[in-house]
Amino acid sequence: MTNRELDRVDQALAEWQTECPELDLEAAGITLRLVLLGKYIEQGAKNTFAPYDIQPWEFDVLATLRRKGEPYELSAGELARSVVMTCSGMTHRLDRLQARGLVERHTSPSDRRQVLVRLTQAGIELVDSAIEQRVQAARNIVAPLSQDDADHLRESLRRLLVHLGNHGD
Amino acid sequence: MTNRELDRVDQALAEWQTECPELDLEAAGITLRLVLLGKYIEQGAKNTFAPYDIQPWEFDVLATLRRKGEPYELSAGELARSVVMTCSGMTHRLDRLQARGLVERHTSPSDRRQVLVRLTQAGIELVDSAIEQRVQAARNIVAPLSQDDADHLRESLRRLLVHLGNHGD
DNA sequence: CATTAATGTTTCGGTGTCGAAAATATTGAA
DNA sequence: TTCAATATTTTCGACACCGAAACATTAATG
Repeated sequence: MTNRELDRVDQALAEWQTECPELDLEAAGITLRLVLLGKYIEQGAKNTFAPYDIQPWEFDVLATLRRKGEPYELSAGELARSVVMTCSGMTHRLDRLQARGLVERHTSPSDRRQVLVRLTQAGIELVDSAIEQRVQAARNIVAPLSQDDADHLRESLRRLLVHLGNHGD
Repeated sequence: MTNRELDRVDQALAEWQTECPELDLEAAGITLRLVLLGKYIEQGAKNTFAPYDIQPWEFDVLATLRRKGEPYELSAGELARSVVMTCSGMTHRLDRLQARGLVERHTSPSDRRQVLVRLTQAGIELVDSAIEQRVQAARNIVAPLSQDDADHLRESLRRLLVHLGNHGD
């Protein structure tokens, strides 16, 4: 076996193990790392986007609209669900994006409760200029894994996500 | 091969692919899932701890002290680094934990700049009563994976964390 | 049709975090 | 010894998010 290097989670779990030897921490070793990696990746995104003068949360919204294709439009609620947050939170995000001229708000003609959010030209250009850095940052993070390990990892994560999406959400 | 079920990341990436066919999204498929899983797991923790009347952030601090063993004590700065946050954020957490009688603050006799944080009896009892649920929740999340897949996943996550810990952070 | 229920968005109050500056204590160097 | 540099925590002023209530619109029911 490869001589594995220990990370901070190994250290934490080893301490737990000496305090509470009866605990089974195998699964916890996975969930703790998932949470930690999520945090690090988001933190890294902040640095990645800094040169483009946008926050990760701004990119998330713009990118969600961008990938839908013409006319780059979605309702506020769909947008909120897409990025996994509440509608009220999305209202504030849209306020700020609108103030920066990156999106426009229109009330839907077919259902006047909905507000449709559309990317402006400036929004399209911003997200298109940042997306390449985004995927490059992802490649750097995954770099230490072999192609096989990366594929295996992706499949396991997908399975966890599917399971969580069905039994919890 | 197993007939894999698609998750929301697959859907998002498929949309990107049709809009920007030249993008290589293999790595992004991993980082996006890591961030998403991190969020879901933290959200789940909120529900897990609700019956014990504590927040995930409260548990994190108490558990960090608890696993150190007697005398369940650490400086505020060490505590902040352990849970990956700023000192100022930790100050506020400690204020609230102290108000609930779960920790005590003492200034260190050897270096009066440091404040040592110690678990109270109530704090010990609270964390000990919640930890079992915590690890059980982790087992539920990891349940859809075989033992082999879980081991493989854990090792890949460890490797990413080690790499990130050295080259970033 | 009215009236009630359901849906979509915003407002409001509260919580949790960060970053920079302040306050205090320690260490090092002249 | 004294003064400057460093280290630790706290204070202060943002910012971002959530949850519940309010508001506006649409759908369903009798």
